[in-house]
Amino acid sequence: MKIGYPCINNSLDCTSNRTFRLINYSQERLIETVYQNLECLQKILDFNVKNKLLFFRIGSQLVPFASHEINSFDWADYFKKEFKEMGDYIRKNDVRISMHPDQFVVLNSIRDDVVDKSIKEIEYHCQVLDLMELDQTAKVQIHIGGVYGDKKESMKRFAKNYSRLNSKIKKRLAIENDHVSYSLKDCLSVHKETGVPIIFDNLHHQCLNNGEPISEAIKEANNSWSEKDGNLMVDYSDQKKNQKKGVHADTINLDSFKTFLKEIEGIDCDIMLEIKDKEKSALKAISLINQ
DNA sequence: AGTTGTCAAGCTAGT
DNA sequence: ACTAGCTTGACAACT
Repeated sequence: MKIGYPCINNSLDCTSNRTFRLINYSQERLIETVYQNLECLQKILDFNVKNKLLFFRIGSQLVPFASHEINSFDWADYFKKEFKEMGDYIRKNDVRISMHPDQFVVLNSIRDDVVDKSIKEIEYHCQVLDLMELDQTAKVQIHIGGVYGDKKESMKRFAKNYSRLNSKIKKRLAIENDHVSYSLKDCLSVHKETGVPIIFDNLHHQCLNNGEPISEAIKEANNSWSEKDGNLMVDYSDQKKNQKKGVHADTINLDSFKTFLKEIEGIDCDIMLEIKDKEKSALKAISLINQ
């Protein structure tokens, strides 16, 4: 089991999500920013390896405006060597990587332009992982998308649009249960249709479920992962106390986490801690596991 | 140096 | 009709 955290390390004095305003776009600015982001990503990975945190989500801003129409620069070719070396480091140290395009990526949108832009953005995420020469255990996770007043039809649209993606992209994708629209059960139904593996999010499941206890839910999610996809990925968070449903906690509650680990006993999965204080909680969790 | 409004993109629920 | 929330964080223009 690997433990990780998403995108940001607050113990280091750098970010791998540096960006700039569209209005200030220039090729020079892009190159400079990507260099800085890659440099910081290396520092974060060093920190993680040193602390045995072998799961990490790379932020979507690694290459700002990568899929935007303003960007005609062949960044993939320009940074080929840097990405390859980063990938070598990742593979050498047995680090698991995921990426999570943001909320604007909606593969099942009723608007064609949104679907087109979503596919471009997904392709960018996949390209990063491809340039790093990571196998298909490195995942790009998305949600099923919008409901538009007809969930069944919207799930069908997801499956249809998914089926039209090229196989290289399909191999990278995973879907995650969300907290308002698509439950684990819905994801399972889309999985049945498409074969796409399911990332299990415990907090979303807490907000939206069909009565399955965690122990059962995790088994069902786990069954959606093939050998080639690697271990089941789990997004873990605690509910922030006295806040509305779905708000992430500031720091990990180790008692709750212990209980969770008990409930998923026997399932070999990698856990991403989506908690506000990022690596601090991850360090607490890893020391709990290693003790 | 610190503060604050704004940022490429979408959708849902709550007001 | 409008806003918060979603990984909200980082930029940039202002005090």
